[in-house]
Amino acid sequence: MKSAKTPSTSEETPFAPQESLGYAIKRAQQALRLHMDRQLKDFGLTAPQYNVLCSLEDEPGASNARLARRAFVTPQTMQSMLVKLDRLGLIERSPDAEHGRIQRTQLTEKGQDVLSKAHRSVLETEKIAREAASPDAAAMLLRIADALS
Amino acid sequence: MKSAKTPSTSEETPFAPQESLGYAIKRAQQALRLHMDRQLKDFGLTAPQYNVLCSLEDEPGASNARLARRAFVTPQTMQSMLVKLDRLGLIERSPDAEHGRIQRTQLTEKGQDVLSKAHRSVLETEKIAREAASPDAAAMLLRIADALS
DNA sequence: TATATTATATCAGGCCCCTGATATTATCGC
DNA sequence: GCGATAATATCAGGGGCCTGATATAATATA
Repeated sequence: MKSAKTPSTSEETPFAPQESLGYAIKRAQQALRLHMDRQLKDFGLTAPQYNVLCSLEDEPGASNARLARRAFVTPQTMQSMLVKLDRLGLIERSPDAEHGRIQRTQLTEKGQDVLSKAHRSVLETEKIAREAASPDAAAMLLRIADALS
Repeated sequence: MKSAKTPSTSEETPFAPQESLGYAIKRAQQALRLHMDRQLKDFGLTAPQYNVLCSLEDEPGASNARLARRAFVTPQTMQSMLVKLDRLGLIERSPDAEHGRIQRTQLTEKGQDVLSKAHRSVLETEKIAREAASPDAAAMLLRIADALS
């Protein structure tokens, strides 16, 4: 609760975001995204696009809804990303044979190629982050995410 | 670094973002923002807007460039937020008396009022996050941000 | 069978973040 | 004083995230 923090006058700094945990999380995420974007720039990929391609590598033929759940974003968000990746020629989408509504998504040759090259660059970002983090950092962050959900 | 994870075939999961530290950071940040947005919804504020108002409370008369640096975003990003907050009547902007180019920004009465009410709600989010975090979490996250900058 | 519910895909619009570009003003070096 | 540099503000456009709304297909239920 952080009471009585150098109360020079009685009403200063009711809440200082600059010192909060939320602020630190935001800073870390922003630095991570920017670093990852720099690593991926040569491949013409953004960090979220890279993550979608990873999901498709792990689960070929996944639907829009499935990919959205995996990435913890809305189907609408994933939809726009898939349209973009389709236009870039990295994925291809085709209606499911049995279920009339589902659009199956797969990596193209080009998508697989780009992704395999991107993996190495992204590992660099992960390595730097891990060296600055405590061993239980990832688990703790997922605990925070869970508590706030 | 996580070698040999049930290698059914020799080339599976070259890099699994779902298990990475980067993924955990992203998850935590997203959960935090969504929770904060829910807490702020009644006041018609978003989390980034709330943070800008906090900066202005701490530093009345700050310029666009100054606010951008404080929030670690580009001046263009801050510009669009200030335009929005101005239209909402929460801030007011006026040219500096001496420096012809600088636009000084201040909270309006309404802005101060909304902000003071919002503080309490946001503390709830911070409290939940802190209870799920380790004591050195914030410091460690800023270390990660620094390493990736 | 007919209806209601659920799941999927997708359009529209808004906010936040970025890069790139431009115009204006301050300041520094000559 | 004058030109280069830097700082500030701002326009334009794209990406990723959201909510709200709509259409269609699959499934559960009365």
